[in-house]
Amino acid sequence: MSNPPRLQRDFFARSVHAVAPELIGARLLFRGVGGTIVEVEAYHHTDPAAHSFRGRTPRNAVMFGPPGFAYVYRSYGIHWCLNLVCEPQGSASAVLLRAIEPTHGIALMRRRRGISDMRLLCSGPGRLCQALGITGTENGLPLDRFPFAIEAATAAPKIAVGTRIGLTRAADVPWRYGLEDSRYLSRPFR
DNA sequence: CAGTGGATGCTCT
DNA sequence: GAGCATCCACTGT
Repeated sequence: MSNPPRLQRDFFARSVHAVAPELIGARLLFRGVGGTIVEVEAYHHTDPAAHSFRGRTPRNAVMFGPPGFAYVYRSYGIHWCLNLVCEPQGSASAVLLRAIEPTHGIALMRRRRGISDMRLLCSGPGRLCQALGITGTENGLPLDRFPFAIEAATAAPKIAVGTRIGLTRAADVPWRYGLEDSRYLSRPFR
């Protein structure tokens, strides 16, 4: 048995629009807990919806650093959201992880989430961070070493494309990518 | 199933 | 002080 290759920094050093769909079907593990990525969104620095659009601030500083690192921010004062920094350093672009299909450490994820319904364990950016135990302390950590491990997709999945969720600005561009017909999406594609 | 509103804290204006 | 890259509970069909 040979495991799929781990994604290294050079994988992320490309356009978010190339990286994002290739993350669908990859496996994300944090301290050995996680599953298969089924939904992501791309945020380019020229995009008014990106945190980096208005320039560098203390919060988004990691986005301006090298690719292959985690950008974790607090959402609505309550939740944490995980991004993977992409493109050459300074591009300040990233991919938001929105949903995974749980495969590893399911009992622990259920305990952290306080629910048992598999479909609600990791189907949403805040939900998946809660299930995996990712918080602001992980902001700026490299993605190619423990506690992170990201394994490349083993087959080319069918990719669904749509508009991003929860935005007021740049709500019309189709930069949301998902695994077609997955039961674990945060919302279905049209 | 669709729609609404509250929680909650930080960032930036 | 406004505005969130969200989630959950609750309402009404």
